[in-house]
Amino acid sequence: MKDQISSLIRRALAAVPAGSLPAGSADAAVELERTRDPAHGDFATSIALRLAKAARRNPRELAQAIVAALPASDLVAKAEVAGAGFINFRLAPTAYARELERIAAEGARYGSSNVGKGTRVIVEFVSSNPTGPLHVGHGRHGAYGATLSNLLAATGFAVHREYYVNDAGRQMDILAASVWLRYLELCGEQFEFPRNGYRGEYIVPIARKLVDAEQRRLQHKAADVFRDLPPDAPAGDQDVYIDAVIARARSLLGAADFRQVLDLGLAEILGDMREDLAEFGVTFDEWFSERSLEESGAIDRALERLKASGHVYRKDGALWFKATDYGDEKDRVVERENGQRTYFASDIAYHLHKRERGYQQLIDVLGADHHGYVARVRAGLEAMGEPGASLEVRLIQFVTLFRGSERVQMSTRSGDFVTLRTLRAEVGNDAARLFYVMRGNDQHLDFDLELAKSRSNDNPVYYIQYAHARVASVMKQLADRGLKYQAELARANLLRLDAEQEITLLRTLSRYPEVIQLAAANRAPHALVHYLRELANDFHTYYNAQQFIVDDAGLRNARLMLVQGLQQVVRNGLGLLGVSAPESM
RNA sequence: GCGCCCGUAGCUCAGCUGGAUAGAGCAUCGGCCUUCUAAGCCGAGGGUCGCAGGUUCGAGUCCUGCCGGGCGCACCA
Repeated sequence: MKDQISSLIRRALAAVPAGSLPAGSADAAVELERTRDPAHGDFATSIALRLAKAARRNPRELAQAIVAALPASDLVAKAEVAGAGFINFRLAPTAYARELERIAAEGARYGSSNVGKGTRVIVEFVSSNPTGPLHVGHGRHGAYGATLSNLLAATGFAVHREYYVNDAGRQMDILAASVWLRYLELCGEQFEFPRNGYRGEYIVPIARKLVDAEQRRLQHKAADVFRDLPPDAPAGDQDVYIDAVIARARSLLGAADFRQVLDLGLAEILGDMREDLAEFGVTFDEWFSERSLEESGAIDRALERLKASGHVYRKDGALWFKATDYGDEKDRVVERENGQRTYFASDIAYHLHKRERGYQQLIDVLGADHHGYVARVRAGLEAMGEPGASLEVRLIQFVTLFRGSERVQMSTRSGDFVTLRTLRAEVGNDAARLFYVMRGNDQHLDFDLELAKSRSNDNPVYYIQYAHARVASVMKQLADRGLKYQAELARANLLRLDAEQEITLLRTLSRYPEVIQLAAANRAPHALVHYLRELANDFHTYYNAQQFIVDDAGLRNARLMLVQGLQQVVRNGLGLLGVSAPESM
């Protein structure tokens, strides 16, 4: 609808007498906006104001010339100059009728578009270390990433959803050691558990599986395990200590068995996260292994490309990437003195690999505490000859849980943090999905558990879902009265939908495709939530003001077509958000 | 100290990439169920858009400087 008006303006610009407009202005993007005030019609453009200066003409006069050159269209009832030089468009009733028919015809596809033109985009999100269960912060990442991906797919992008699994490095070794130590405890060994190990309860069931699979085969005496180790904190350094524990575990178990323990822990935790996210409606096309980067030689390739670019040097025995050449604040080590690659090395190799897989656009959804990464990863991409602009990072601010006005304490230190699972169990998937994306991603989120659970009008989840269920109820009521919805009769009577509430609802409904495009382009799922709330409000107002099932068959069917159109749009919108659309509540 | 994000109604937040008189929800106050679900609707009050400059036809939105809050500045992941 908006596109059609825009093209009318473009044609008018082209038709305005030559010489009176600056060259190329007909090609300029026409900024067409929905009006805030209904008195200004449905759409408005400030194009005349923008072009006035270059054209050296009075804005109102220029606007008048553009209006005069507008081609005829049955969509527009009136186009007039207003204010300083705005052009306001009032839609013809048939424009809305046509949109309603479109909703009925397109159904679940209504709102989709092809503005992405099949551009290949990879969205990486959550990517939490596989060392423990997901907590409430990851939930926000999951909901945001999934919804953003849905929006991009709905607007014609070829989306690949990916989870980057950090299955290499020291944290994995700590996990393996932690599982093994819990296993030893189950075998009856007694000792002080390392401060820096993974102390969470979730390790114990994994250790139990190890017992089931191996019985006592991997058991060693606690005295042998801890003999001659440096002191743990607080007397010593907990990092030095845990590294010593890992080294001891490796030497006692041997490389193969240590790896087996590690892989068991990894598989269990990954399986748990995958299940947790799937239940939450968050799925991935690929779980990409960091380990595979090393194994496939991708890191070597990345380092070679860096070296070839000449932005690499050696200092203090380590290999440095000269990130400052690309605007980063300091240079970064890619290969340590001891020959090991840094996390940064695999990170840029990973992003290069994404480009090698053919993705034009790389979207990373990261925690706000990762903002330091952005400059250096982009620098790495550029040094390797890839466009820095292909990387786009969306930072997600933190979540604070509240129970009413009471703040819920979360701590990852002792492992007693609030998991995504417990949150979902308490408030339900629908409320969680919607609450997580209700705010802009760069806004701190106060998540009120009480509000999310409440079955009241304060709760936007129920408010929106209720609109959907209410329509289902109306249709059921219709059947109970022995009546049927007649589409032909409805279409013939659409122009009778001229009550104030009907016009408002039609107007809001017709905005849906624009909302989807805007939300996708701005990476702003919350715009969809706000829209659906407004749409539900328009419907509830209509419901209270008018009777749908009236004796006049023509009017009745037209109204039923309208409310079913609303139901369809609510269902489509909730679908993108990963929230269910119940038939009854 | 440097960098990124945030500051809009009592509270939680929108504000369509610079447009017309700054909007919602909650809370407060006042109304609406013999009628398709009251998990709903209608109405009222509530603002120095953190502060100070600047850019221009026009600034909550862009620039600069302050103030306040959050986060980050490893040969950790």
